[in-house]
Amino acid sequence: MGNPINKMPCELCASRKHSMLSELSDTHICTISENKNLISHKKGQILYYEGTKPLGIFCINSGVVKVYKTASNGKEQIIHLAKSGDFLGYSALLGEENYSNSSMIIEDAKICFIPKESFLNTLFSNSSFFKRITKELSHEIGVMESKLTDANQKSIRERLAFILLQLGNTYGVEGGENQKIDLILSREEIAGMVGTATESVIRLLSEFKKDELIDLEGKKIIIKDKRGLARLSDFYA
Amino acid sequence: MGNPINKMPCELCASRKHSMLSELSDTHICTISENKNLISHKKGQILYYEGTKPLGIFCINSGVVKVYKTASNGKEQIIHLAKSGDFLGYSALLGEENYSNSSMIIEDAKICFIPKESFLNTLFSNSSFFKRITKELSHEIGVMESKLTDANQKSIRERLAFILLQLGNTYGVEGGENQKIDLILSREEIAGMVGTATESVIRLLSEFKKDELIDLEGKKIIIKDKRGLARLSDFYA
DNA sequence: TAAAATAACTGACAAAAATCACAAAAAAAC
DNA sequence: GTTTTTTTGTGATTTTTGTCAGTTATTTTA
Repeated sequence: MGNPINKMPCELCASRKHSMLSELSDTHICTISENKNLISHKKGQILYYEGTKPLGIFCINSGVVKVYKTASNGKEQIIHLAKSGDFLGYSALLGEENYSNSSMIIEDAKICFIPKESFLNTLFSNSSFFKRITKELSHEIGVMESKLTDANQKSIRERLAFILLQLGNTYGVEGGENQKIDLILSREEIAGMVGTATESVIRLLSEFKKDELIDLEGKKIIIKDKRGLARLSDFYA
Repeated sequence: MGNPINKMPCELCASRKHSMLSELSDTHICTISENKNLISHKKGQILYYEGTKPLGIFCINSGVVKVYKTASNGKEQIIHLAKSGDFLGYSALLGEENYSNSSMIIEDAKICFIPKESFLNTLFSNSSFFKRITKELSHEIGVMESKLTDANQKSIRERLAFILLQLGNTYGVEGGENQKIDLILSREEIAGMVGTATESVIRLLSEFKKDELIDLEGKKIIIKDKRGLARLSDFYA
């Protein structure tokens, strides 16, 4: 999978600030810190497979991970992308179920593994942390409801425009009028996010380029007209 | 909205057995029981609207409720149907957000309203109940991931076949070889579950009937060939 | 119970999106 | 640095699904 690097304590971890660990007291964070294991992962490596038993949770220090399900037609449905500060696998752990999805590194990553016991002990002995996690789970459900509604009610063009905007918000680097999505995704992966065929993504991207909404720089996408994409992404925008 | 009927205690409620309250001790259930309010609702009534602030949770004693979002194209996306023993609105409460969806009675119902304070107090003072709720939230996320994957990767025909099977499992009444879905849904509502146009549902239902997979008895649907529907609902089934 | 309103259904057509086949470009492997 | 493999891109075609327009059936209301 990858190699352990060091034991940089959570207390000093930069990605903690914007993670769910931010509200955890120093006393509690030590329990987690002492038991975690930081591992370096290369692009393409699998973090865990759908259907297997979770043994702990993952906390992303750096890099990007795609979380996906393999559909019955063999295609990959990307549920979401996880980045620095995000946790992975806690819902399977708390639901006492096997993983409902798989996850793969798509940008070289450093990820801490926190064993089940340390995580659950901390959780159950610290009600504000427990509430924080519950809040996150609840929020996630609302997000999924929106995704489901969009998937069922919007066209591929609308969905692609929307996803480009989202990628811009999360991975965008501003440059003058433009915003460069600083993340390498294959056309097939974008198709897996939108839920369409790769060819459709390719065609629509070149249509967006022709309409001066975006620019293509190698594999990276530059957003030139946010407002235009927003208009395209939603009937009433 | 509806009229308070009585104060039948949760301890004696039949729907408690298969609800998340099943694991709650009698001491704790009394706090909830004393503060709840059982209200009778007629078909068509709204329980709560998307975007409004949750003031408590709903526990369904009898009847059926549709939980839905209104998409940007004006169509209604049904997220799920809730029945006896199901809770509604806890994820908005625990996420400290406004309702992410609306809900409407589709079969006359008796529903208890448990005020925010009683629910949260019970939850935070009873860790096994808290764990139970968390488990449910986590499970729900996995369900939503599957729905999203299906929505994006399956055809309308596959999705409709699948939903008929699910409705059969939940609302089915066995009768000889057949299973009657004992729930009145309009074609438009079925379309809202599948995520398609009403006309497409009508056409596919009559196709399924022609293929002897189902029968139509007024508004009710009778499943004649589960295996056939299962084969149709999934590429590898 | 008759009139009005709503829902179910049908056909014709248009639009959206998938599939197939293949060429060009880029990346990876040797 | 050349070969191989993978990814990207394009055109033609088919399939799927949505829309529109209209009829029939069923509920609801007065």
